[in-house]
Amino acid sequence: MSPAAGSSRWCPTPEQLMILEEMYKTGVRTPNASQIQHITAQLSLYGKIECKNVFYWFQNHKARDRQKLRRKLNKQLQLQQQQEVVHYNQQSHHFLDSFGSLPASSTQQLPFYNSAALNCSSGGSWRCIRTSNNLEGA
Amino acid sequence: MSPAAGSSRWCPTPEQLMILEEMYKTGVRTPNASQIQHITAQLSLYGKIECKNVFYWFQNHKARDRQKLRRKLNKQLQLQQQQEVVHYNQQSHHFLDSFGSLPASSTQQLPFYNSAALNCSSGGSWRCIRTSNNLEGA
DNA sequence: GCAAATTAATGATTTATTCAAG
DNA sequence: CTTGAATAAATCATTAATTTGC
Repeated sequence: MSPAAGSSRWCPTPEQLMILEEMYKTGVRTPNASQIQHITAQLSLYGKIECKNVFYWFQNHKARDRQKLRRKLNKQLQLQQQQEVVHYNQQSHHFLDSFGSLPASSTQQLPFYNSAALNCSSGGSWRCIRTSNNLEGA
Repeated sequence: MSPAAGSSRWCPTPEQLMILEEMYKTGVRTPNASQIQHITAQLSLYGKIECKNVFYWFQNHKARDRQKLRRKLNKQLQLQQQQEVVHYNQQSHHFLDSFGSLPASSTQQLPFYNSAALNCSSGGSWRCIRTSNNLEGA
């Protein structure tokens, strides 16, 4: 659409986006009509917006959230399987076991992420080919 | 730690920092294990570094970025709330209150909602009263 | 100018939350 | 309802900036 005549579809301002995400994070998923009206009123202080935009935003966000998670889970399952094959010639099985080599804080349980990745050092013999940070394969 | 024995924590070289920020600027946020390995390999050309350093750097950078934005937004919200007029005459008050009355998500949601709500425009005379989502207490 | 003292940044850990599978 | 996996939020801890008194 012609630039001077306003866009054909709603484009959230950063403030609007943050507020929406904040609401989403605190548990709002499918606001009812009344809630949508309140939210729209609040967001309208930061830019042009209509109730249907709010309604659709929550619909889409919820859906895409789930989608993203599903894909991520699949990816990581595949990755983990690959890596297990790659450097499994020694040590215990299950990559989560190899945690003993992180900074020895006595009461430490596995805190974060894939320890196989965290424990890789720059001196090590990494041989990763093909980066192509093309996530979202599946 | 003893002076000759190396520092207790990673300190990024200017080159490493530049590369990391460049990646962040182009959209890298939570690299997976494989990506972290690639990045670490690349950065190790400029100084000692481990995968966990890369992992932490993105975690922290992303979090503090959000934090900064959130603080800015809160200032604006507080300003807005000072000027806000309490409306109070009809229907539910805090939009979060009416959670109890949300349509049970068990089955199908109303697919296209209340047309009155969808058609409401931001030009209307809606007024929100304080939601007091204490975002980021400052 | 220069360190000791103080404050700001930021690396590293811990804790809480989230989603979905069982 | 419980639990596994991932990660965002909150927090701790150390290094860098800076302020300060000499």
